[in-house]
Amino acid sequence: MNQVTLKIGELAKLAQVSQDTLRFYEKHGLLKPHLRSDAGYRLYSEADVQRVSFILSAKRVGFTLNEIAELLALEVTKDEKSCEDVKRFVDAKVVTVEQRIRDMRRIKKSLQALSEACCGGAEPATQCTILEALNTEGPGVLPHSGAR
Amino acid sequence: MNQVTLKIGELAKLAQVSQDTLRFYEKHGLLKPHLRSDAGYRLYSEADVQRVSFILSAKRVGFTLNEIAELLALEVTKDEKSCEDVKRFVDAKVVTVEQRIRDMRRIKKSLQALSEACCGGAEPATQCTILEALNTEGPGVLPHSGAR
DNA sequence: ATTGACTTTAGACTTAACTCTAAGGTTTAT
DNA sequence: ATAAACCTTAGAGTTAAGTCTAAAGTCAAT
Ligand SMILES: [Zn+2]
Ligand SMILES: [Zn+2]
Ligand SMILES: [Zn+2]
Ligand SMILES: [Zn+2]
Repeated sequence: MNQVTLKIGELAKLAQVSQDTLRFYEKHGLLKPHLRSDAGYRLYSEADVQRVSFILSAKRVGFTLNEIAELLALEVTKDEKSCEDVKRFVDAKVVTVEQRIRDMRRIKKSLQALSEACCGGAEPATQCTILEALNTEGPGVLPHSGAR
Repeated sequence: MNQVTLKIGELAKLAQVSQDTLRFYEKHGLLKPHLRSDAGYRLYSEADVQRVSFILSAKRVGFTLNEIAELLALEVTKDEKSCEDVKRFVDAKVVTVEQRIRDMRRIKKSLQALSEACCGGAEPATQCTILEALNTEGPGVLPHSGAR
């Protein structure tokens, strides 16, 4: 069992975020290095790397840091929460994610419709707009149930 | 052809956003009512409603207002841009969206794994954490190609 | 013709999520 | 043993995306 430990600069480079960002996440309870060196340097483990990966994926798809913290906090508060609480919370998040996947697919379809309608040539793109593509794609969904 | 026109309060209610938000979007070039009443009231058309719908969907899945503005600006700048430009830009966005859909699926799988591993009963949720669910789900993806 | 529910603008304020600066301690390489 | 390249903290500054306030004009109903 080789214990991987990364210093903050190494993790920052690996994860493509700034060192400040990692410290910021720590201050806000999202990511705590599993230990510190004698000199006080942060030392991150493999699990910490996983955690950063999760945070970044979740951020990319529109979760706020607070929402992500709630998800990750399940780990910390698990002894105070019942399985019932956890399951209810998580199932609700699954519904949110499914909604967002639908949003994505709608946008992807719009973009593809636009791309396909466009010849890609050198002339002015007089015909090529997102909204025209949207309009050929059925009615918009307003208000959007489950909106944040 | 009945011209739908909504005043700002009506659109705000329909779209579930504040009037301030709609004015904010206008100030930043994302949404302009197709006309104004004699008294200067904003009057929104059906196309404007579509546009709000698109903005909100795109926002929910993690696009910034600037990115959304770029997409919508295709409409305005279409005469200055070539089909080649438009197609290149849009195809790049499709790639981004596909990446995000993958992120979503990864998160959904994590959440579902957690939900399924959890009995949902009344006892303390000692076993139930996102990261355990993540760990059973293969290696994290770091660094994430195509990250913003 | 006045009340109440709308709308307008400009500008100040807030929150989230960084990002930077300063002043210093540590590690590694020459 | 000294420089370069790391790391630490605290705290200030920035950007995006709203949100709120004030002062005033408009519209519908009594
Ligand atoms: Zn074209
Ligand atoms: Zn063309
Ligand atoms: Zn459980
Ligand atoms: Zn249980």
